[in-house]
Amino acid sequence: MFTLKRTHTCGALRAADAGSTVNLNGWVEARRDHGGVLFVDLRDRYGKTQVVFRPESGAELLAQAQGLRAEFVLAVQGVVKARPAEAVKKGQLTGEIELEARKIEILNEAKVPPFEVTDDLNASDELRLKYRYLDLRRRPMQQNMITRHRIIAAFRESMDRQGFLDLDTPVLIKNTPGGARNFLVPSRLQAGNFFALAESPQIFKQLFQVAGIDRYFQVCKCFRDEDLRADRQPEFSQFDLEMSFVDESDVQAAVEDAVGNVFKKVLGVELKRPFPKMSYAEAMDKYGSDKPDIRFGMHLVDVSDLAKASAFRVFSEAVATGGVVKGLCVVGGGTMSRKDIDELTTWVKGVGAKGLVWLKGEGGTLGGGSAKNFTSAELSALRAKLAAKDGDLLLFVADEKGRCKVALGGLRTHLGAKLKLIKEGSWEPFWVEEFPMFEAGPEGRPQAKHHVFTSPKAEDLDFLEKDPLRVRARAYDLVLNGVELGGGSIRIHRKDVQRRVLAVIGLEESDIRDKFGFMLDAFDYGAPPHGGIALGVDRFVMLLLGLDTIRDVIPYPKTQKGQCLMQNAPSGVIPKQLDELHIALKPPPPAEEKKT
RNA sequence: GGGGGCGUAGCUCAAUUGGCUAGAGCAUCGGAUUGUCGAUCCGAAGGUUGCGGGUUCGACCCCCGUCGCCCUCGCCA
Repeated sequence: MFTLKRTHTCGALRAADAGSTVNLNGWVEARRDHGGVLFVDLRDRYGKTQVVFRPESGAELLAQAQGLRAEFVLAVQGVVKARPAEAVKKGQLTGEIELEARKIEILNEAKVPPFEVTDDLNASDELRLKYRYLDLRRRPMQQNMITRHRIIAAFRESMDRQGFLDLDTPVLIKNTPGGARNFLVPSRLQAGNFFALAESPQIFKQLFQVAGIDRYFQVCKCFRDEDLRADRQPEFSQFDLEMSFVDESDVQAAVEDAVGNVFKKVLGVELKRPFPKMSYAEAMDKYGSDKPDIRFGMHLVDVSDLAKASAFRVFSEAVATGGVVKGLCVVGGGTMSRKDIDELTTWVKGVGAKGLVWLKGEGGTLGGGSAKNFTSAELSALRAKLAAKDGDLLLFVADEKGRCKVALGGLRTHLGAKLKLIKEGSWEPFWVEEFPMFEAGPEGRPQAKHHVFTSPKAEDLDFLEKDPLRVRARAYDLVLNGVELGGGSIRIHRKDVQRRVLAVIGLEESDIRDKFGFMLDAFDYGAPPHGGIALGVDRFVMLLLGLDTIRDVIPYPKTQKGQCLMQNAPSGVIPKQLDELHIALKPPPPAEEKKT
């Protein structure tokens, strides 16, 4: 029976409502039984209201109330009363009133939940994911979902105002090589053939441009069958957009408007526009990262020149074998103990570096750690180069270029957090530009760093075949607080250039025909110059909420092994289903149906 | 595929160097309680220490394997 439909939500009632008879619906958050009088906190998405049961309202009602338990679903009819002055609960919107119950309906009982549905996190990830609907019932998670909605709404609002059309694109698409591993979907009607789940709407949004849909956007799901991280899920959401007759500045301006609108509407923050720009080379040199957190300094300094001539073989050999030596100066880090530094060493070894060389600023020069391996002239030079003062700590990594970047760049981020160097509440979005078009692949063959439709810079076109690694791309990443929010580029719109790029990465003519033929055909029919970008919705929400994992902003996320603990997916299928698809499982490891 | 962390009551955690009946808080159940809001007070129940094997007089603790969750390198155009 459900007759007491709510007239108000549990966050709506105020002192001005005193005297009126209302109905509330919600979940029992807590029951406090004082023998005579009994209190129940009733919760819904909008708030929490205290319901009071009094003996004067009848023994039957009080007995009913005594039977209530946490998470029962309840409908209450009662009279709104101003609380006695000493019982007013400050800091709660409904704290000045309470609902004096006259009648209740227990809409549903609830088992004792596997964890308490409270604001404080009191359960493991595993349990939260298994009972996600209970986790989502917690107020902080509801706030996350509400913020997620508001961010998406503000983005859409800006896009609509700027004349972008919200159009969807297929999820079931052709399997194409390169980039992220695709999830495959077998086709029953075309037995033996497979769809791929779209890793992005890339090709379709470009073809929209050929079609004359000169401003497209979408909030879409993307699928990538790669290993997970705190900020990576196998299915995730993107703000995706593409525009025609534009260059980099037009796309960036459109994005800045949308991102600016989100900050304004959701946080009340006005971002300074246009966003600053940084070259990829500078990001790598100064920060050891293509998505640096620029809220604190501690820049990386290359000391390879000094290291090369040093008698300290850790340094000189690294350079001799083609590597680099870089260092950073931790201001005031001289107070760190040997144990602290050992922990840092363990940390860099964990990301593949051989070790950490450290020195401390003292007595106008450098001492401690590896000081005995250097001449006093070298120590002075290092001190000067890193602008170190007494009381500072210098850390160096000597290694192959890539590993040095990962280790020292990572160490910088690690220290930034550990030493609390980051200004909280500051938002400094900026663009990273001038990415290399290609990077060296496994066998030295170039592969696209962004994607194969990215336009090379016009002035670098001549190097496409001669020296591909030198070619810079018309690509740009939006970086905020050390997180890559998204990336995009101006695309190739001419077939001849597209063909050359595909050839550089080693696609045979027949492959090109098979994989991208329709794309090249489309370019024969009048493709306008165009470009676009995609931003990670989940990362965006995570950042604005100050969280460090996107799992808390995705309603139903997967575990690090890509499973849904609630559904227990993926799971095996029955032979008939495989038969229809003409699929046979290879013998040894058949998919096992997990116990539920 | 590699490195690391964690796994003990329903939940969150503790348990000295390998040594007594594996404890606490919360939750649960029973009782008391007329102004609480993390109510309080009294009492009770609750355990194959993830699982399997090994070492040992003796294992929550050590070793090997395995499963699960998390962080990370590779990977993710």
